[in-house]
Amino acid sequence: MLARGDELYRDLPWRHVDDPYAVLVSEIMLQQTQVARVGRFWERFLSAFPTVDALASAAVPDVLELWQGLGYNRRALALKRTADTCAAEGAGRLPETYEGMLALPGIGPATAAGVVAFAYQRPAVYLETNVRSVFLHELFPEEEAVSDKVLLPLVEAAAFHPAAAADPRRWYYGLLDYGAHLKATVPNPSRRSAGHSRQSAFEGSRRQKRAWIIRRVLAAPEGVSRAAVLADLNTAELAAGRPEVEPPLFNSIVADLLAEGFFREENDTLTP
DNA sequence: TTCCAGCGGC
DNA sequence: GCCGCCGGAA
Repeated sequence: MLARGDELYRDLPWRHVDDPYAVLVSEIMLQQTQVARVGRFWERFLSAFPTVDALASAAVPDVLELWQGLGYNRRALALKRTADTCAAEGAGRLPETYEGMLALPGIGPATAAGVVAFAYQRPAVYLETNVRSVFLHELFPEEEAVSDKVLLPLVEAAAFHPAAAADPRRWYYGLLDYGAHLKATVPNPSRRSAGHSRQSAFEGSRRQKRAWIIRRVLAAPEGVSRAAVLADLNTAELAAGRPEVEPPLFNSIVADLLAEGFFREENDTLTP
């Protein structure tokens, strides 16, 4: 496996750093986002916000602005909140343990394990789509609907085996690169994961409107009225050949965005 | 069309 | 457990 990993090695920019913050930013950006898209976003983001303290000191709209085009805007808010917490309570340093990382917003089991393995160079159970593909392909070539409950102990046993634990970074680089290679050569093994499900269409979806509204408000630093946002949204919807958005749906989306902290409202004006 | 170094809320 | 979340490359 290690030899196969070396053979398929991908020289990605975040593989040249061991700063936990820089690694965390890469892990967050790579959540459900393909490697090819992340590269330039990662470099731009770290240039603008090179440290936890820099990100904590930044304004939310500036962070969201740099995130546009990457997708899943929630991740940017969660990352910002994680930086705020670590700046205030951790002297600008991320937690050093898996459990500590897991307690922070936007950081789940995979991301916490990724930071532990790639930044701290300690063994961790890092089960994400490429690792899942490798285990399904190698150990369950015929089975359908294999659950992570079955895979987790296997990944754990492998990761904590001395051969892997001696160099967790190299071990997981190999798994990731082999998994990525598999997807280019055989039908996606992860389709045989029990949790695998197809995503709903983006075109015309609620989340497409969400993203549009976020961009519209970000473009109005001085604020913009709800009515103006709705009118502009409907102009865009009609231009795209879609029906107008009814006010209840629009208000529901705006309520979500306000609650999640994407922008604020002052007497009917939405302000980033 | 399919998928992507997942997470959080329910 | 199930669903919503973003956007574009292939």
